[in-house]
Amino acid sequence: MYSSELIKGTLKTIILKLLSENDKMYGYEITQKVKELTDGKIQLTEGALYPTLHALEADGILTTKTVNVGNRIRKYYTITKTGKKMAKEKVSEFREFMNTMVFLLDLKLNIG
Amino acid sequence: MYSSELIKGTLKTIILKLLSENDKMYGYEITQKVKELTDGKIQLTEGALYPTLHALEADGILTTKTVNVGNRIRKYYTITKTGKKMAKEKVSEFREFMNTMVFLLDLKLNIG
DNA sequence: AGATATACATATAAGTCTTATGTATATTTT
DNA sequence: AAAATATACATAAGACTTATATGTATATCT
Repeated sequence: MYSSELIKGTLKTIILKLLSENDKMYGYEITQKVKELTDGKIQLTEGALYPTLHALEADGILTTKTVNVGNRIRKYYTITKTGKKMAKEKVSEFREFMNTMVFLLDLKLNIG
Repeated sequence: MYSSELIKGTLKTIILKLLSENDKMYGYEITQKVKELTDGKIQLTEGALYPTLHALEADGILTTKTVNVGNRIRKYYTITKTGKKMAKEKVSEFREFMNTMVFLLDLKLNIG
């Protein structure tokens, strides 16, 4: 698990990227997917996730659809057209930021 | 200039890395060096820089030496042995974090 | 003379995230 | 059968970090 200060600021980018690649996802699913894809190194907390999802919905970046699964509620989030554009911008900005940091910190990454 | 939320959490890492490579630096010098090295894409604000430098000093990560240059004060910061160790850890953690994010966001970076 | 650069610093507010708490059902383990 | 864990939503209070604004003062450039 990475220190929280490192992950700060990447939450929106991660959410938007995931929802760009999946038609619809619900909150809990997002936390599990991120945990799985990062081998548990990034674990989103509910206290951070839900307010962010709500804010993105309020801004028209995401839309929701509530479904009953058994007796439980599940709230699916889908990214809008505007949201997809935003996702691309966010990911792109992060890529440039990393290039800058790689240079600044003189890093050698294990990627091709 | 990158959005502030992106840069959040990298301030300490940047400061420690710079001071690991330079015997001594003063606050203003750090802001200028970062601005220069990143082509103005990362500009440290004083409101963030000085409190952080003071905190690092209080924690024994940095030591200071105040010098008079003409009629002006200049406060040099030097990294301690403990600080150098911390710098290595921070940079290393950031490297691993970036590898994780590259995978998670499916990025292609422009580095060899 | 005025603007910009150098050089320190702090205070208030804004923003984001953590921790803790709450509700409720489903499944697995003991 | 009871207890623990997983699923699934959500919010509130506090902590932490950073931005913005402000303050002081000298040096240099136009």
